[in-house]
Amino acid sequence: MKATSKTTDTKDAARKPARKIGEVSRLSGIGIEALRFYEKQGLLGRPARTESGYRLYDAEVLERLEFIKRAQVLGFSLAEIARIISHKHAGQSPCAEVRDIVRARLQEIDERIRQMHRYRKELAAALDEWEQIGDLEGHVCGLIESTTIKQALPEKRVLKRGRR
Amino acid sequence: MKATSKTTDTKDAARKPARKIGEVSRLSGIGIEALRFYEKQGLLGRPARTESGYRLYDAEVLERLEFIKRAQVLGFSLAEIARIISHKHAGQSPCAEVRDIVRARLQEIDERIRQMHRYRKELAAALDEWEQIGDLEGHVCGLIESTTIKQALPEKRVLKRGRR
DNA sequence: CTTGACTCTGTATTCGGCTACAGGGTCTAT
DNA sequence: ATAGACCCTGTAGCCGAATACAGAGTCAAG
Repeated sequence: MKATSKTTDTKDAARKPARKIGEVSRLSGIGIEALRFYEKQGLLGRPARTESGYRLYDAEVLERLEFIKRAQVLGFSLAEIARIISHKHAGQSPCAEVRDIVRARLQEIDERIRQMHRYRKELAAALDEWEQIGDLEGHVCGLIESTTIKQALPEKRVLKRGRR
Repeated sequence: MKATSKTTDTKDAARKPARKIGEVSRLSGIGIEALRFYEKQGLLGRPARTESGYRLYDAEVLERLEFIKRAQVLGFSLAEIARIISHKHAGQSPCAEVRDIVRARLQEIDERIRQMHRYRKELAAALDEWEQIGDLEGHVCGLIESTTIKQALPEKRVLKRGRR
């Protein structure tokens, strides 16, 4: 992957080259529109601008974007990430809050994992059983109808698949 | 809340009483609008109607709705559920297809669980470590920045929390 | 000096799974 | 005969996280 920075190849190194949005997009793998969107959502602050209004990002933005991506992967919403970042920028450490969020998230994850294990077990068991008995007449599908999954619909659609 | 069914109280029992949408909604816990929405999505077929156009559901609809709920919990999208149901109604057993879907879903779930375990472990480790070293100057938050979570962003937002 | 790549703002659209509302018609108890 | 509860259709909106597009301005190379 590592898109070697062609544009700013010269004698950069520790020069913190100001990058335009397209380059940042390429380097980060985040679409241009998404970058502007993040800015609107308060995730990126307002970058410097050229006279003509082009955004100029410094090198840090890439770290910031990595931060955002990681936080997303960890299950933070953009709003939460924005909150964390803005706390930081209000001068105070957001860490206490982050810690709280993280602890809550840990519990959620645990619960989620537990649920998924149940789903997985029940789904597998149902598939198994159902493969043995074959089709039942008059049922849409024994597989689903016969499952003992009742579990009071935990939170409705916890599984939520990613786009496929 | 519990609006005791006044309408069909008489001497029902095993009479398979035709139910109007409101009652079905109450009995199933699914909103009226959602029921009509499901119908539009092909999940419920077209129910009988009174002369004046009111939907009249038979008792089966409740099973059907349970089926739908369960399938949703198992991670099926409404579109998939609709497909399953319509295959059934096209005369053929949808089971082969369901089985395939289920098998694929099982693998997805496994992968998802694996991911979540990684997340969980890394998140916990980071929290731990970070609680020991405290705040780092110049960082938004060590917690997230210092995590070793790189894992190539599996599928983007797999965690997706339920509505909170 | 023109072409083409890039950028700007602002608005609209997508996806899934609903929920809400407007503006009617119907049914039943009083 | 009328209030009020119910039902109808059809359309619009919501959430989150983008993506797409229109119409305009900018910039560097040929």
